Amino acid sequence: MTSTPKPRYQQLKEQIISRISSGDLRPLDRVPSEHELVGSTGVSRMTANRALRELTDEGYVERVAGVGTFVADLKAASHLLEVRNIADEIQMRGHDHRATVIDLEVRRAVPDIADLLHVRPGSKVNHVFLVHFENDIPIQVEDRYVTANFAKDFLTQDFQIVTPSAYLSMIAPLQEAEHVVRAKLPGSRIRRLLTMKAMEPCLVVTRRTWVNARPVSFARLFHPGNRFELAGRYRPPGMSRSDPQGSNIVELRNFDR
Amino acid sequence: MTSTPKPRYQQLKEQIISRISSGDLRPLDRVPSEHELVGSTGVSRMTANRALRELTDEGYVERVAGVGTFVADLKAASHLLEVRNIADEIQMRGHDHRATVIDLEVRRAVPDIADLLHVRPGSKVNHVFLVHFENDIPIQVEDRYVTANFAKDFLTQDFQIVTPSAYLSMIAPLQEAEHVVRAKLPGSRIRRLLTMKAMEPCLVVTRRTWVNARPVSFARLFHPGNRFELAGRYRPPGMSRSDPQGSNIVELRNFDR
DNA sequence: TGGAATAACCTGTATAGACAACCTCTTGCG
DNA sequence: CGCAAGAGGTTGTCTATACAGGTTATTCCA
Repeated sequence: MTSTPKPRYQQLKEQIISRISSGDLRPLDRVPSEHELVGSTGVSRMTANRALRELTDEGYVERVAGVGTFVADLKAASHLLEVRNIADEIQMRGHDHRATVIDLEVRRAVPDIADLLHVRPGSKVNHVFLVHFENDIPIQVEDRYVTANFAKDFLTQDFQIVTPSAYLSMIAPLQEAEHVVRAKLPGSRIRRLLTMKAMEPCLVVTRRTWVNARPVSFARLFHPGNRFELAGRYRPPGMSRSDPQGSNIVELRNFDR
Repeated sequence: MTSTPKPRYQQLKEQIISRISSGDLRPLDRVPSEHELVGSTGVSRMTANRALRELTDEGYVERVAGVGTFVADLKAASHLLEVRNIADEIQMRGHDHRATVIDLEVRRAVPDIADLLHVRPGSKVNHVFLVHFENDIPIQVEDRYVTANFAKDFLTQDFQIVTPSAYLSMIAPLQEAEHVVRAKLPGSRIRRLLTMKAMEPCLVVTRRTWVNARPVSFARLFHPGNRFELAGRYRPPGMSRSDPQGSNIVELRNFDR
């Protein structure tokens, strides 16, 4: 009962997107050229061009004139609303990142967590609890749950080296994300781990990520409120031709002092 | 010394964008049709189509097959990273919004404010200080500065009815925005205005908005941390053809309790 | 051997023409 | 008068073709 069939450029786009999210095409892999798409699918080159151009605008692929089209690097796809990986943020500031894993184990999901991850209460989920340091100063406590069937080798990872966020991005591209930011007084354990003074509030970021329309991870990130802020810029697209929408970033930054 | 001239579809886009931001074309106004653009600028219809289509993707215009192209309503353009107008948020929840203006006057800009608004220290700026209520419960304290030359009739506005944010959107479409979110213990004045308990943290949103590449307004928005959260969703574009990027919203919401 | 010309691809842009679907207003028929 | 048919304008898509400009590898000449 499809009234009108989807346009061909759209079919082409979805076909390529599905090859990317299935892992058939991996980051930096070559995507069929316009000419190859003309040959393999029978569309005209303008139609293939439109499909690839829109995929470029949407951040799925990158194109280089004279060279070809390539699946975008995941780093570039960790975009827009995605709060960046804390280790990357710190390195970008030229500082040292270090992490201490306090807990790494399989747990039975309590009802709240089970609900958030769409699993049955009491089923097994991976859990990691760690502290991130910037130049040896604690700046983030990460309390994360990951569905068991998504990350089978979770417990053998060394999260002191590769952050959980980076690890998750490696095994599959994250496709959806939800964030909630709150201001909250920390409990005594969090406060001690972040070496905060009494009565100092935390900026708490709760993040849930999806792969293939299923939630795979839920994390609570605690930051000392006197040193951290969440900053976002927005510039409308279309004015400059370069910088398609790249400057709309939300970053968690350390304002020191 | 322009090496290669800008592509014609891009020139067309910028020409239309400038007509929108100059106020020549107002929201819901009709934009020249593809055929008219062919006649007036000499490009082919495909080129005009590309310009208008990209302006649609970027939220500047809306197109209806068989009818025409129209400048997008500001509400739709208040987008993505833009935290929505608090009055709209409250109405969307089906609650009553009310505001009490505590201060409305011209001030001399102290150095910090002058720097943020790119004006000389000591020059005149408009200032408004008010409390927003949701069903008679105070939920936001707004402390806002607006450059004097941007809003000349600022002091005669009734901000109990039209919020400062809505007023600013009316006299000119905002073109750039910057947000910073912090967790902070409120001072005693803010705490009393929001009827918060002692030692309850605030979620503080600092927002700066630009028109024509100049900052025109700077606002500090205080929310009780025990009732408010900032929520964001992200879904990648390109999968469904509808919902181009409309579901990537950041909203300030009341989680009650 | 070194280096320049060349061929073979690739993307980026632009055009002209075509057909379909949609909307609105007018026209004309019953 | 009411309603159906039609005309004309508008967006949406698709094709075939063309030229410009960038990149890479090969070929060929000095």
